[in-house]
Amino acid sequence: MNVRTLCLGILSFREASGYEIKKEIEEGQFSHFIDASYGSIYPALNQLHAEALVTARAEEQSGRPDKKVYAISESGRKALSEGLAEVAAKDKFKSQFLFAMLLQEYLTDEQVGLAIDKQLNDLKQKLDRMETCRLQGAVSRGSNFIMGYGEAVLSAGVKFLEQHVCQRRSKKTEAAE
Amino acid sequence: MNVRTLCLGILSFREASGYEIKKEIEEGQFSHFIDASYGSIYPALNQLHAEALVTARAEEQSGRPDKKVYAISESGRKALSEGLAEVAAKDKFKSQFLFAMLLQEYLTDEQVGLAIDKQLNDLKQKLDRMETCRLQGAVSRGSNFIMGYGEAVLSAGVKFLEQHVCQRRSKKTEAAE
DNA sequence: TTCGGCCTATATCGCTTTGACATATATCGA
DNA sequence: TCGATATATGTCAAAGCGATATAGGCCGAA
Repeated sequence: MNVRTLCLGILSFREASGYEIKKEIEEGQFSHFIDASYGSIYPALNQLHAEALVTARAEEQSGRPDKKVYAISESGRKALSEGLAEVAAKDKFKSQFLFAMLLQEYLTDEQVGLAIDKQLNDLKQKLDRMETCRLQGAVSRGSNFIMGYGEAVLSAGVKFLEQHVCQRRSKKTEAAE
Repeated sequence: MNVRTLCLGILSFREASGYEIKKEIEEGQFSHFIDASYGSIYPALNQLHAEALVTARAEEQSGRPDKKVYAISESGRKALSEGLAEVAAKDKFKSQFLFAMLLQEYLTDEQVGLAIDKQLNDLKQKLDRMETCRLQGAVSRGSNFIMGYGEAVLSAGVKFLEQHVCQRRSKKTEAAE
């Protein structure tokens, strides 16, 4: 799946500018399982517009540059539908944290502790963001599903790390005695 | 973290060729949380060699092209250590599956069912691979940690999906009555 | 009151990485 | 014997990332 399809997916919910699409990817529903940068979003929108899969409308704003609001077209919905029907690629997961943990012999005990704390924080932040999304409406069948899945997976990570932190603490106390 | 550091990390366990590094990334311990293609591995190894962070040795083989076996050098270990000490970037997770689930209104019930089945299969495959890794030795402190983490997270995903499949089935039965 | 920092908003650009392809040989089952 | 799979290295176009540029508004602190 490419950024073009991603944009179509977001625009299928509501019309939006490139900036708003980026926000949706960073903070909204899509933030839980997708990433994309301005460097790919703006070119994608231009391309989609050229292919007439979206319509564009310039919204004048006092001072600021014009806001280009994009909306999905009928052919855009068709393209999205086709994109979704394809067999999905496997999930991709990249974790520098786990890489560092596997090679923890190169780190001090303190560094390992800090890394785990940071990871715990990151996971909890993601859970919070999900909770926020849930409270701010958006309760379609699909959003319920992805929230449930995300919560299950993230909570499992938090639980594992918290148990581990406890173990480390008690070991440290033992060593001190 | 870039592919160069990744290669150093793998070579810190044992010397290996580019091909073997790719296998480690696909099937070995590193497969659980990292991805990289030949297109980035081979150039990375050349670069590392030019910087003397790894040493290279050509192993002749009948028929096949020479195998270039790389080993990490002292300065390589230092570079790895420095790379690991940096504050890690947040985990990146991309899921076409969840994207499709959020937009499931564009799909038929059957397509949704198939997508969930495929996801369940993918998760179970990953769990299997982890089990295989565990059985094939490699029981350092780090590998125990990442296996535990991975198992916790993947199992949570499997559990959620299996519950969901049950719900879907009973709903279908209801509808049929 | 003005200065720094942050928000809105679009866009480009160098660099990294992907994913597909090219090349070559061995091995193994149908 | 033919196709598939495995070993092995590598290239290349295209996609995408991350940083940076530009520019005005808004808001709180010095």
